[in-house]
Amino acid sequence: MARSQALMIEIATGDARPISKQIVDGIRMKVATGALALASQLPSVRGLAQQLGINPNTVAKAYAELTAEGWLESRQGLGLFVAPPRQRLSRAERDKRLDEAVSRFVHDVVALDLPAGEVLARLDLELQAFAPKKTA
Amino acid sequence: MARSQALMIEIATGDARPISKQIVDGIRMKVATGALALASQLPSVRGLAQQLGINPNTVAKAYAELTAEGWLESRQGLGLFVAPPRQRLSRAERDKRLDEAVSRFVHDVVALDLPAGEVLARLDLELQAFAPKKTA
Amino acid sequence: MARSQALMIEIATGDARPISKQIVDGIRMKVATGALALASQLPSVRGLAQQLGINPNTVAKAYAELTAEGWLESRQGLGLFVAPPRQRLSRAERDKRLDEAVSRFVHDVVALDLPAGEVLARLDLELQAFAPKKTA
Amino acid sequence: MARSQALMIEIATGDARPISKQIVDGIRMKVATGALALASQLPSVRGLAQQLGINPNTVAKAYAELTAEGWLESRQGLGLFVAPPRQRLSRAERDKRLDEAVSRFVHDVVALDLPAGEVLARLDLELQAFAPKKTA
DNA sequence: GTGGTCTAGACCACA
DNA sequence: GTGGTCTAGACCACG
Repeated sequence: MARSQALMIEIATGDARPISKQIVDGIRMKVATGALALASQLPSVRGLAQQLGINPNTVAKAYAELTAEGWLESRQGLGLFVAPPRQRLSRAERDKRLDEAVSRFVHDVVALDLPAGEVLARLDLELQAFAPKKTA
Repeated sequence: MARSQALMIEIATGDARPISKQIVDGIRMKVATGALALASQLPSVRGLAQQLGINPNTVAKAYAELTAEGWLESRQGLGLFVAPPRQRLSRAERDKRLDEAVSRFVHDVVALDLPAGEVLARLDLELQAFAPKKTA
Repeated sequence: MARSQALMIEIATGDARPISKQIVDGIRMKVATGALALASQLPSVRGLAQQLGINPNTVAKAYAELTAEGWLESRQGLGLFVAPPRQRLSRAERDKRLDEAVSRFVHDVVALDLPAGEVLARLDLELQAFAPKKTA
Repeated sequence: MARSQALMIEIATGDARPISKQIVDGIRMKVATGALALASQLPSVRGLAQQLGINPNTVAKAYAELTAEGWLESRQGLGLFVAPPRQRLSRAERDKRLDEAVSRFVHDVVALDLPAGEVLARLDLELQAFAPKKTA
């Protein structure tokens, strides 16, 4: 359980997100859904960079962000591991980020002139797909 | 007719969005909700720039984007006006953009570890605020 | 891969079109006809600006327009690339733009008092030059 | 035949063309198709400006352009009249303008990705509508 | 007066 | 290195 073999993360060249964000999102999702078990080890910076064919600096930056957010923790000389779940952000900080995400989403979507019902249904579907951790 | 006096748009320095995008979002929302009536004139590039304390080129860029998106139309030597609504984008393109917005939102929000119900309720509230256009 | 070496685009000082539009038209035509292959990289903003002897902002503006129109897509920190083809505009919007182009062309050309047959033959010739994309 | 009463020209506010070009196009079309007979008098600058609700300078500019192109001629102290048909432009000048119009049209229309046949059919239709003068 | 274009030079995030 | 944004100031066409 401690050694992760490949960490199936994929970099989509057609994706609008910067590569580092794709890594952050991918790993965070795996941790949140339990696909990456608690205390399992992550691939080394150089290893993941080579596997994905990208610059090691980009991987390092992603790891640093995940560590700062509390999803990962480093153990001296051993590497990076999935951190135990805890309240990573204050309520105020989470509200602020939620506000930003909601505001951005609404602004992006209002330009499309789609019925609100359709948008909500679409979102509901996607959000449900990432809840399993709580029930497991 | 329908001279807009001040166009209450505010630039938030703490906002992560670039200034020009804040203007685009603000005006697009006003047009979409009907707060800016069809055929009403917008403040001049130089006027709005002065009012907001920013460079006229920044306002011009925002206006150009809104014109390209079909929300505004320019009349040479006269100014910019709210254009009649039309469905500019194909269904496929709107679906693509909705997918991107949803994906981004989910990725941003899953990091907050909030209950899906709360997130959906929050979004529902915001989206409903932009329905009045249809009935007006 | 598919690094474009020089991108033979030329700026005609005697051309009535603004410089940025000349660039947009030139690149769009190359993409539409397949002269610029899918996923090939474009010259850098600074590089093309130097090559053409113009300001980098002018190139950036042209690139931004092509990106907004869906011909190009940017990958952060890497550069701009030819995007996969898609049908961005609704049928209604394309009809509207065709109407405008036709109307403008007729108004411009009627002033020349040329036989309609000659004009149509000339246009037919030019339009056929842009069919190869489909077969390639 | 000499006194023109109203000169049914309409300024469309939603038209992308500058007002002066709308006037030039409108009058030129009427002369080319014979709707405005040879030697008939045009409304005065002030009269037409008042009728259209626009700036007299705009009308004067349009009249000046039509006179320079040879469609109208002024008779000292009497006013402007439709000039007798003659070769208003050299062959080289006409070829140059035709090239520009064709180039612009092709560039505008290639962005729409419409079948060449449809575009040509559309153009043929519009061009035929303005040939009657020759046959009359 | 209006918007549109271009130049020049600065600063930022990302790789 | 890459593109993206902003400022500053100039010039143009149109009304």
